[in-house]
Amino acid sequence: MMVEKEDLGLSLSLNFPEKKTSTSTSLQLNLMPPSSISSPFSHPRQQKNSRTDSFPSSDRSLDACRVETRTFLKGIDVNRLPAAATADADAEEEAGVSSPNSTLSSISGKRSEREANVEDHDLERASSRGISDEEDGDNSRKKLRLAKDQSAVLEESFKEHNTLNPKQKLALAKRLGLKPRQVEVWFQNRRARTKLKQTEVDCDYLKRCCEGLTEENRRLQKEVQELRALKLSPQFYMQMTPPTTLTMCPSCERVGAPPSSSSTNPITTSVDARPFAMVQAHPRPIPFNPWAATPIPHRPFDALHTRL
DNA sequence: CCCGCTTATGGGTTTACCTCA
DNA sequence: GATGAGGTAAACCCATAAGCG
Repeated sequence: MMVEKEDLGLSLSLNFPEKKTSTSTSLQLNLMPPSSISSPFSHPRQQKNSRTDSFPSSDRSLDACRVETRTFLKGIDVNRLPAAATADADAEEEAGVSSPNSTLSSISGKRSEREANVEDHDLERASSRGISDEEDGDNSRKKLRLAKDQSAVLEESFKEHNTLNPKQKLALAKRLGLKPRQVEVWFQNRRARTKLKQTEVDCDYLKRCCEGLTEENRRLQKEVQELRALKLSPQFYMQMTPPTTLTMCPSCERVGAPPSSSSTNPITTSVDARPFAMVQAHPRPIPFNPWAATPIPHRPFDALHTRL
């Protein structure tokens, strides 16, 4: 299964996240590869004010991280880990910007940065809300197609950081001859596209999970049926070697003793032990596991994880 | 004409900061 | 001076409109 995951381009960890995120405890899967847990990307909003912050643990960062960890979409490495290069780039770009840490106090630092940005923002808003030089009051929404090289540059920039601070935005806009607002919009749409594609991939993967689990469930139910039938003929049962697939209980994760041992029958580790009156003399009783009796596996993803 | 992709817009939400009681 | 409430601005996401090939 791990191979398939790799093929999918997902290194999905199906462990239940230990983070306190309320949403992650329900159906939420931890679809992030281990490497992305320490993704240098922080949530955009947090980047806004402190791009050099250590990684936030906010719930919302999950989305961002998920989006950012996808390096396989359409062969576009949109989320290449910026690593040192990006950090350097950031540092370089931030050098000229008032940094929260470089000013007298954190408050004044943020404020000064913000005020500096306000000018940019006013400028960009004024210049990008349809009041372009070319349009001259014409309210018609001109749709322009970005040139290939423009798209390429934006794409490159997106690889490094999928959000832009105002300085970066301005610089990029200047470099490409676009309005800052256009750059901003492009990044927004780009993030949306990435997210959409990721959703599709996630969906595909979950579908496969579901199919696998359905199959697994069917197989196990069949086994249970067979075992229950065997229960009715004990003498028959005594001569039989236990099914190898039932040597481990996915719930308690105990592995049964090897089949050679006559006193410890692994069947009881995963199948409802109640029907097996004859094995009640088990030297080490194993807790009753309701999992096997339910149509839906108790820990589907763990089971899948160990199996596939 | 329809379709899919891209660009653009507007509304809602979140966050940080400011002012004031 | 500290604190909480309310206001504001900025950035984001999302849904959707519209242009274009």
